[in-house]
Amino acid sequence: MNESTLNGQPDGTQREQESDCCSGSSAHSLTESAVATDVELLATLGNDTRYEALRVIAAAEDDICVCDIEPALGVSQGAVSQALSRLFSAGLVERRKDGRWRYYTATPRAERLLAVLDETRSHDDD
Amino acid sequence: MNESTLNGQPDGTQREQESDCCSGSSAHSLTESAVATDVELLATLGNDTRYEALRVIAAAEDDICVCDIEPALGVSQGAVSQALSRLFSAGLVERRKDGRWRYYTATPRAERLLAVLDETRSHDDD
DNA sequence: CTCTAATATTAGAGCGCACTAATATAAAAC
DNA sequence: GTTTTATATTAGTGCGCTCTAATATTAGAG
Repeated sequence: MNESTLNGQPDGTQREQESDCCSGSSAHSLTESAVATDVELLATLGNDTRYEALRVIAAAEDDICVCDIEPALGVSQGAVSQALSRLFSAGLVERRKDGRWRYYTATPRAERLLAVLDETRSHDDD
Repeated sequence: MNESTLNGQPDGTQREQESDCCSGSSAHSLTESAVATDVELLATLGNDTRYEALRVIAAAEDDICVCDIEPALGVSQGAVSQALSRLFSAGLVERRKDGRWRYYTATPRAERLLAVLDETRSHDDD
């Protein structure tokens, strides 16, 4: 492994290492659970089916029924159900039951994320 | 069922295009390449090593050398190099070469994404 | 040139993900 | 009650991801 001392700094820019406070080695100020939550959210959206599902949900004015999400995704019914379930677990959608139907909406967190993706997209290739 | 524009039943592969362009079946207004770019970005960040690497880079005031990123990640040198390479491909970091060293910075897109994650995080479990 | 340090690249292994198909549950219709 | 519709769950499979270890490249030092 790499256990050698880390001081091969070039020109003037040397960085001081602070005395470690916590057992962890992280160089930022996020808790482990916050990191885990973020990574799970990002991994959830890093999949075509789930990303498209969230886009469809967020594009609907009101909440939207699963039966209206399915046709847009091109995968089996079971796969759609799994996708929606994981979006829910990640905190990206809310759901409500009404008779035989389930209605989904995007959470504020999901909407803000999608908005930033849209606002920061490079216009080179679209 | 819902508003008019969606065809109701999953009984066939009949999908008529509207008078628009783009042979897609998506219910939103993003190009395929925009979706692919977003999903690749999200999948890239949906991994502990790469997420932590980006956090370390974004937390540095100036650009930061690989040798200063490595100790925080707890994986082999090769794995760090692969992680940084993929962050670069996804448009989340810029890099600059200086002698034997590589310096990384977070792109504006990366910084805005991290900011939204921070701003929208629920404080229930941290 | 040779040696060493910093980073990149490659091959290979293990394991986890995302799908399909089948089955189960739930609620309304009959 | 039975049937039908909407969604969820489970089992199983194949493939892709992420890591380590080893090697290659690049650049400076001596």
